Amino acid sequence: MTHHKEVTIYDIAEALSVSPATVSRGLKDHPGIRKDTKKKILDTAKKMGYQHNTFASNLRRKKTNTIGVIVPRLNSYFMSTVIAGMEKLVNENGYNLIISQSQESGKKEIAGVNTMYNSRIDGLMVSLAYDTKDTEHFEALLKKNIPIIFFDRIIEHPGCTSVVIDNHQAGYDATRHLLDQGCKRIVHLSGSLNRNVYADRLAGYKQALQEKGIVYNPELVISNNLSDMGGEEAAHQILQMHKRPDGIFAANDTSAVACMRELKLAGIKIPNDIAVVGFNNDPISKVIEPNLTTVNYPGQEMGEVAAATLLNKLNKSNSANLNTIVLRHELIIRQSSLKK
Amino acid sequence: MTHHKEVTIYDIAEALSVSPATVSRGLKDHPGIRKDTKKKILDTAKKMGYQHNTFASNLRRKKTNTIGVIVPRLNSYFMSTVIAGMEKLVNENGYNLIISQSQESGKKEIAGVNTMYNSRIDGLMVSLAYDTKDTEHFEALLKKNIPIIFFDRIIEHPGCTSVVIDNHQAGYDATRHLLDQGCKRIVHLSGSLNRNVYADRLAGYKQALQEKGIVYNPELVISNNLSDMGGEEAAHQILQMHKRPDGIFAANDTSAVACMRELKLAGIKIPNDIAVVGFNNDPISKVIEPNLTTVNYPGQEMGEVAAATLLNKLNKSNSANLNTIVLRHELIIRQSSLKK
DNA sequence: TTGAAAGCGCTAACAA
DNA sequence: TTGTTAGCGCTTTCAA
Repeated sequence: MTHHKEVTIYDIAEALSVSPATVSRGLKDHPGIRKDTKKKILDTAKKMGYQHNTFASNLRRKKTNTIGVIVPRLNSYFMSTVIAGMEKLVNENGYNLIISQSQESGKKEIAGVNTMYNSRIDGLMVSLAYDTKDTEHFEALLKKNIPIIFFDRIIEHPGCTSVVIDNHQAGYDATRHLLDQGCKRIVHLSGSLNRNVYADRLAGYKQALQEKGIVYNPELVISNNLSDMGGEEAAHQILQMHKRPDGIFAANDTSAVACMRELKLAGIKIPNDIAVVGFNNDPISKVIEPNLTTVNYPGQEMGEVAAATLLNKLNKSNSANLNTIVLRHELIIRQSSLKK
Repeated sequence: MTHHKEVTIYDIAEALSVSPATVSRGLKDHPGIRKDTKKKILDTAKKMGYQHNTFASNLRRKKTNTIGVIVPRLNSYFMSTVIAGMEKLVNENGYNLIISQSQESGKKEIAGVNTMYNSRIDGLMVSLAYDTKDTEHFEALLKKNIPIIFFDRIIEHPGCTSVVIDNHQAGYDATRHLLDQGCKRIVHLSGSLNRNVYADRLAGYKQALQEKGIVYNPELVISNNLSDMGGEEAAHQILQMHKRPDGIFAANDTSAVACMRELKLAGIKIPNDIAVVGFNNDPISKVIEPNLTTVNYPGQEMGEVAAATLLNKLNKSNSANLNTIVLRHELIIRQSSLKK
């Protein structure tokens, strides 16, 4: 039950009759230390059960080897794969990840940023909450030259790199596909238009319509939180429209699937009555019947790219100041949108 | 671009002509410090842009306020909700979470534990990898009195608390339900029997059979990694059995759903030809058709309970030495198992 | 190639 | 209620 006293470099130094400085150097890859001294030090360290004290080191070096991540929610397939990708890269490079959820609330996001600021993270990766309005809460970090990478739900900021897919193009692709299937009246199920991802997809939707000479009708755009509930509510709204739509482009798969479920319960045939396209390529899209046409969103890759970019900035402050990195997306066509 | 010099408590002390100790106390809720002094200190701290230095504090107090979590994978609905629950509680109590994935590999689990050990976590929560054999890699932590909580996939260890559901009972409930529906030949789709969760569910399955006087047939137990692929493979094996089963109890929803999909493609009618019960109450269970009967697994609650237990141990070393905490599960009956 | 020494910023025992 | 003081364990500059 007693706390054993920790072994320090002083203990090793004493045991070997060398100075602590030498031990400190020996423990690292310091140039200019004799090979045998180094070996001796490493051996004794292991024998004595020495454990490097990160805090003392951090305090001294003013560096923490910790990277923060703030995301709206952890519990989506997409986000899990993003985090998995980040964790992999970051750990390979000797960093730790600390993760915080904003729960889609701007306030919690600010609190999370502050906590991370206080725990002196070396860098930060963020996907913004539903209602975040500005970047003020990031300024303190930036003022200290702590690099920030935005991913997925980004905001323009000079000096920050963003990692995204081309949401405009993806929105266009999805809508265009529905139009090509003969849809004339397409509902778009969207999220907060404060967020680039949703605003851009909407813009793509509009462009596709315009190219086909279809007038944009704002009443066909339903904005909500894109949850299960959101999808169900959208279905109810759709069922009550006096002129029934013949296509739906939803900005995520969760809401698309929930919406389809409700529509099917109401006797709507998918895709023939209404064709549906989702977004994210969530595993759920392969379970719903008919299988959901969707946009593949490379989560793992996005996490890896964001982390790699951050690590790069951390290692060489002179790194190219990339503004935006765009990953490839892909429309995956399944039965939910294929009218015969 | 220049690194501003950090504001320290000394700067504040100087500005106010008090001692650093007083400032340190004023910044906290130290009893026995005058209200106005405290206010003065807080005000000046804010004005000067003071930022608490966690490392100096950690170094001094020998405490990190960081809790580690090691899980097999982050990207399942269940695990996301667990982590969400942990994160909530832990943050509310001023701790940070660092997360690492073992990717189901015992080796990576060991590496993760070591990293966490080196970063001097105050406590650890673990759900074991697929092939972890023993607890040796945890001993170093335990020797230092760093508390460990096992959750979900646990291993017996004196001095560690475990948080689980009653997997035996849940396995029994699921199987019993199938039997009550008239099933006579029930396949059990299971994971690694090294892991309690799967071994216990299997035991429950056996008990239910026995009570009905059905002889246990090991050929009806299919063990694999319970992934999408695993479920599909299981379906193929089932289709090739010379005597077709009339029920399936799968140890997770992912594999149950994948299996159902394949069976349906082969023309099997669910539930009438084969009734299916899954495990976890993953959202996917409400999407597959027919909707999947499953066991509700309280992920968020499990995360919160594990975190609460850990925090409790951290706060008072004299805390009751609970060995196991069992959460309530619940069989959710849907169409996939209801024979007419 | 190694050592001496100072200090990173904070906390807490003890003293006043 | 506040101050003095001595480190926590490590890194690094400068000197040898």
